[in-house]
Amino acid sequence: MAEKLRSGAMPTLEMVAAQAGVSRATVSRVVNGSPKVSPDVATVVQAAIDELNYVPNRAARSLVSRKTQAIAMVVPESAAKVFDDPFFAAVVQGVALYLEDTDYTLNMIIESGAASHKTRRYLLGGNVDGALVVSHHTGDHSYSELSRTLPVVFGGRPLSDVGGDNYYVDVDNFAGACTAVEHLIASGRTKLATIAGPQDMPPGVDRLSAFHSTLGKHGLTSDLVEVGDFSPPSGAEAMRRLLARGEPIDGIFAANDQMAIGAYSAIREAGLSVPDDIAVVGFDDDNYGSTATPPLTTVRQPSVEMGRRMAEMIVGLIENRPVDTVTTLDTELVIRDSA
Amino acid sequence: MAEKLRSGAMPTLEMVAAQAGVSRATVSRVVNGSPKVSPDVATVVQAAIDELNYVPNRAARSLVSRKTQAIAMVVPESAAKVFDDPFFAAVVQGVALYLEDTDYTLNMIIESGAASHKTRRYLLGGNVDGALVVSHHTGDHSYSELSRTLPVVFGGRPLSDVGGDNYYVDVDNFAGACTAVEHLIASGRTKLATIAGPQDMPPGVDRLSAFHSTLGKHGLTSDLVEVGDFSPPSGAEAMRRLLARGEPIDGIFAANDQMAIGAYSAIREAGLSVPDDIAVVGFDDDNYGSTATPPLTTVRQPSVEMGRRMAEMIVGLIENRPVDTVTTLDTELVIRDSA
DNA sequence: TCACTTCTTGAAAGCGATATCTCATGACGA
DNA sequence: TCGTCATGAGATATCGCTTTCAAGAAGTGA
Repeated sequence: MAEKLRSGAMPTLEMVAAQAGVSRATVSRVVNGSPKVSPDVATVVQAAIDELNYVPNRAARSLVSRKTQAIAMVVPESAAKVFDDPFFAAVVQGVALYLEDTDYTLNMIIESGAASHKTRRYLLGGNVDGALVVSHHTGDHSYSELSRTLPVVFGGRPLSDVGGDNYYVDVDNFAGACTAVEHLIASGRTKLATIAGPQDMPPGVDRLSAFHSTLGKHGLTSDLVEVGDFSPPSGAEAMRRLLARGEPIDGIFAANDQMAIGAYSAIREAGLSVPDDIAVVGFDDDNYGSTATPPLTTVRQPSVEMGRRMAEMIVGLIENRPVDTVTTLDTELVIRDSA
Repeated sequence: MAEKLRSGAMPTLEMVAAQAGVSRATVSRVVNGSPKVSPDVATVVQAAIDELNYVPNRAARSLVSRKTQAIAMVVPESAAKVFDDPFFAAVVQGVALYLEDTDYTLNMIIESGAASHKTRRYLLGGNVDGALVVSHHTGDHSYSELSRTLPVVFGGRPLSDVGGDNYYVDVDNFAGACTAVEHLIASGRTKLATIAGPQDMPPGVDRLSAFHSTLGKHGLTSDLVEVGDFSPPSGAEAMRRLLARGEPIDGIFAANDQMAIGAYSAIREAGLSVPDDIAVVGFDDDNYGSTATPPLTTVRQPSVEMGRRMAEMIVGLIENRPVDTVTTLDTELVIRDSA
């Protein structure tokens, strides 16, 4: 009943046309800002639209235009579960903020299992005009193939970017890691070690190679490398292993903040202090680092900006505008008290 | 061109009907699981559907059924900006997880300014079947009125829940805060103070009154109350003011983790230690608290569950099932090292 | 065997927009 | 004054699907 009232209250093109004394077609033209409508008629129609508080019906429009004006954001459940990672939320925010100024709508879909059948059907079923796939630290891109059928933009470089035909936005992990290590060196640390990320994920690989590369640039070298899985506990363990090697260490570059925080505790366990004995630099600049004691010096990833760019990219793709295949964002060294 | 191929490749009811040698109507019935279709025909149709990989067109369906199968999640931009608050992300996760098992889609919309015209139009324009409004710590519910036109479920009790006609899911702030204070008292602390949240927000109010109430229950009393705005810096300042009063304090109940962390630094500044000199208990259990040193004892809010319940509620409302007006979730005391 | 439910299935009418096509209308050059 | 054109506006065909409505098939009791 209330149902009926609601829909009954919803004005249609037809009603506006009647109000304004013109045909549906004309109203449609006004609504879509067609140039071929005389100013005076347009005014009358606009008045009718305002008066009736008319809002075009999206479904009807989609049906004929074959555009849904919707963009899907696919988040692997794993990422969602480890929601402690603020990265994801920031990306969503960026996407949403960009889309706010467009006519697109953001459809969030949490993916259970790799590219489940249901999700694929949804994406391929013409429910959205394009898809955004975020998978932060992972290189999983089981959606690559979808891009042949639907515009897809990835957040983070696909690990196996075969053919280079994937559109994606990524941060410059290598350069960012370099500035981190440079900072450590510039502040006089020479006995550096690193807690690297998984070597099957692009960020893990790039940040580690940047560590070696930067060291080399300064005539230094180090085999003090331990790998973690980006979680705080793994950082702590890696740090313990590093310390257990018995070699002197005065600076640590952790591949992300969470592991850096883990390292903090291992360092304290060993009776050492940050940054007096060991300087620590992280990567990401999430709130794990900013609220730690001492506040962590880290490399900031422009997560919100990343979301914004992804949105910009997908919209460009959908609207057939020329779009760069890859966008790389710069990072920024945030100097706090740990190094 | 690719465009054309895509749509051309998209099978329609018509095509399935042809394949199966039946009418569109019959296929539609099968798709919608109508009971009035003979089993054998249903089988044939289903086979055709599978073969053609048919997926019903949502727009067309919406057009006639006047249902969008979409639910909007409205997030005030302020909340999004302070994305350091993991609460929001967790709620979204809960919502998405629940909706995953339904036919509904989640439309995220970030609200700039209070209930902008654009958002209202969107919500009222028949783009969604219902809306979810989250505003964590704020009591802002400029969307209350919408609920007369569209099913709306709030996350967090509206501050002015006039008429009690708003549907919402909330955590039991009062009870949660009570357990926090009880814990402080049980561990022998008697000179308690609290860093309260804004008194124009339900959680702020409830948590403070729980503080007084619990104290009273134990024959205690305290006028050591300072208000913060839920941010870490405000917590630090409140703590300084508390300390500046010169009265002895051996236990602090902070209305949220972020302020508790702020308090940590003020306590250290004063040369005191947590928990030896002053025990600290927070509220929320976000990662500010869990990664702090020492790890914060706090009251966990079931954020993901909250999202799940909100989703469940809105779907119930949309489908006209009986739904409780309010759902209150229990909190859980997480004891770590700060108290 | 006939009249009459009970099932199945097909035909057709929209849902609310967009877009193509057609038709006036008035301007303008010859 | 007449034909040629732009041009603005109306008619109308879809878009893909749901849903009466009606009709044919099948089953039932008399």
